[in-house]
Amino acid sequence: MSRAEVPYHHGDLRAACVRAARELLEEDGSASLSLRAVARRAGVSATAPYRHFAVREQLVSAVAAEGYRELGEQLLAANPAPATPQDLVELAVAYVRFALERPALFRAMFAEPCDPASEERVAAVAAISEYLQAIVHAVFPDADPAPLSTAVWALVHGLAFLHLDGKLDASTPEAVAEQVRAAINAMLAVSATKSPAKSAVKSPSV
Amino acid sequence: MSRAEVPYHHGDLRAACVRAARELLEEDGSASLSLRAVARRAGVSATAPYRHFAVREQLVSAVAAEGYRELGEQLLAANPAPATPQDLVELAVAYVRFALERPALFRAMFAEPCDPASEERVAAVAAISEYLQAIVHAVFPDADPAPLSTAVWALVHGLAFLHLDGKLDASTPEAVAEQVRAAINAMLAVSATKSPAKSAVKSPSV
DNA sequence: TGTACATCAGTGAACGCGCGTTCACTGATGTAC
DNA sequence: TGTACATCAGTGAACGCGCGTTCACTGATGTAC
Repeated sequence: MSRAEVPYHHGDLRAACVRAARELLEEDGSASLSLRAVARRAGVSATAPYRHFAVREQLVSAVAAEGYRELGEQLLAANPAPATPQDLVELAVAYVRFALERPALFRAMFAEPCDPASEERVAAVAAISEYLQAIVHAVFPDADPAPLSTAVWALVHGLAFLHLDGKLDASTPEAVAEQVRAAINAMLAVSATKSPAKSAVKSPSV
Repeated sequence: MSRAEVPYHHGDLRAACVRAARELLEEDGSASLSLRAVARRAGVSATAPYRHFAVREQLVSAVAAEGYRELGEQLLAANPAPATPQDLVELAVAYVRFALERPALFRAMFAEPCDPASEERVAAVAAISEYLQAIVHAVFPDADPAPLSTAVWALVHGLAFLHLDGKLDASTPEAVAEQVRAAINAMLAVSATKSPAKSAVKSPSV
């Protein structure tokens, strides 16, 4: 392909579609994937992707799978051998940062309907989920790893989405990181003061 | 309006639109709101809603605001005066149940782009957020309420979304409730065993 | 090495769809006198 | 109480859009002989 003219056969259109989809998601944080836009971006006719994805959701699944893998890499890069609660806090910061830096990808990974039969996606989710469990086990070796890692994932994931969805101040990355640290530390400190008390709670109605 | 013929003037089309929108969301858990579908459902021409909502997002905001209010009511009904960590756990179960019973409404409340200027919506979010803070303060009076209630909200919210998005087993309401209880209890138990240890963590790559 | 042919990965026109939104309109309502 | 008129909340036709998907096709590639 050295002559760089547009060849009739693309070579690896599947990968090119996934790449194009990721680029689109990164450029427009609120975009939702469309096969046509992806084809356009990949420089190919609107129907060409159908050779590689029978249905829109398969593309979404492939993109999501790549997102999970990348999230795993980012966590690994942030700390390859987390051992203390503070290491965990910093991994949480990395997780939330990932979400806020690639909001549309993150939403595609979690909120988009995707092909439940996509082995690639299922495997990627399983991998990230096992990785989180291993981390939690390394940091809290005496706890039951399954429910605790569910809780840790939920906590971090919730922080990510509440920031993403504008329920918490996400004006600067530093503000976000500080809030994540403060929240998790507050959670970790809680059992120490586990003394319930009775006091009135005001009704939520406006 | 006793003659029950379709009158030219609807009476309260605004409220009817919001109601129609909620019904649509409840019937199709994966639906995203469209003004046209709402108008159809309300038995009114496609453009009638424009008398009451200048733009699609205003409808979404109105629906979201109602959702927040209703979520608050559900929590209040589940336990009007939570005082112990176990009360908190049951409120978490109620929160997650709310999300799973009305997935589309819950997504509209959090994930949909909505009118940031909607006073109604902003007020409803503030109310629920203050209510959560009051609960957390009642249960953990010695903790700093702001970061802790952020953490609690995130934990519960994360559990809701991970179930909603198929990352945790949501096959039955009981399974969900059990997982929520187990996760939160594991989190609450953690500080007791806060002894970090070093051990290898396997890489997440598949 | 050369040719015939099957296979594969593209193209481009076309389909039907639902959407948000605009526009000029019309029917109902309420108010001033 | 009756009439004139402004205001308001609807209608319905129309716009342009992007979408997913189908179809019959064509150009390039690889393989068998």
